[in-house]
Amino acid sequence: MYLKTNFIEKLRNSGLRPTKQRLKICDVLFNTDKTFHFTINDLSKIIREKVSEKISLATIYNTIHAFEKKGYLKEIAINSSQTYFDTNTSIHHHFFDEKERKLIDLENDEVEPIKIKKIIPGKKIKSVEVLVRVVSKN
Amino acid sequence: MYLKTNFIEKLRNSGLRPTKQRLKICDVLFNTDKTFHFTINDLSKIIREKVSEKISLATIYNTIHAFEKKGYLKEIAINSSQTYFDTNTSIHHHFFDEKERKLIDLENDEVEPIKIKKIIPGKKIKSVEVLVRVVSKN
DNA sequence: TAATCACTTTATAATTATTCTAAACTATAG
DNA sequence: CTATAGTTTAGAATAATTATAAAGTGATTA
Ligand SMILES: [Mn+2]
Ligand SMILES: [Mn+2]
Ligand SMILES: [Zn+2]
Ligand SMILES: [Zn+2]
Repeated sequence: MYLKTNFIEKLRNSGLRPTKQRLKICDVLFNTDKTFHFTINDLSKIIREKVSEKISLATIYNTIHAFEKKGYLKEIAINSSQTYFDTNTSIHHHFFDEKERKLIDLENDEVEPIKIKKIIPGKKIKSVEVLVRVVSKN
Repeated sequence: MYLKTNFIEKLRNSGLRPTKQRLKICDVLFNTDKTFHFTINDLSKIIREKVSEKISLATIYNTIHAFEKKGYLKEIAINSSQTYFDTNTSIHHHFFDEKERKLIDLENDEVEPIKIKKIIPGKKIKSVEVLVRVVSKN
């Protein structure tokens, strides 16, 4: 559990002004012990339901991208019509449930180390991500 | 090297009528010894340059989706504004060059077998794909 | 061969996620 | 408090993709 004052400091320390809107979004995203995955659409729905004052869609986009740039959120690579974000910023992998269109974390220690035998001259690896698509049994 | 007649048969055997447009797209996609990755935008550019008669964008989309459904193309999961397709339909992985926005194949035997230690109750694995993001060295 | 019909192509409109714009607002340094 | 840079906002713009519906074509049948 974080406190509002913590978010204010966190934002200030990142060079982001702690506005009403950003604090509210912090509350929705980070004031929980569980990390989670969301789309902008999910988030605006949560905000619409939970928050008294409306936050404009442009602000939601701006804020999420600001938080991503500061490393408080990760963008997850799923080819889908919508971009997914993750409040879990550790190096980890994902299951993607094709039916539910939901991501499920697959922690780094739940996958044997991935050994890549090919190299690309002049390039270095920035990240290695596994995406496991799952469907209902039978 | 395929011949046009091969494509005609291939399409007929798939229940797709061998139209002028589909044969031309087959020629662009499959009449080569190397497989490759493309976006719809790439493909329409190639067609615009190489093909005498214009093929409408709607037909390009229709055809690519028809080919994908028949298993002649794979859709590649990159979070990007555009969908990537692959004429290499084998089980394999990818490098993604962030600067060039280009995919590079990483064949299955170039990655040590991936062992996933977590299971999702009631779900079975459909595919396991590794995406290695690369950037320029130094 | 000719008629028929389901399949296909096409121009164009619609949809939708995301980004842009520019004016109003606000946090904060001085 | 004042000035200023940063932020929010409604609404417009952009762009990939999908839908529509009319015209065209391939294949089947008589
Ligand atoms: Mn982003
Ligand atoms: Mn598709
Ligand atoms: Zn995650
Ligand atoms: Zn490939």
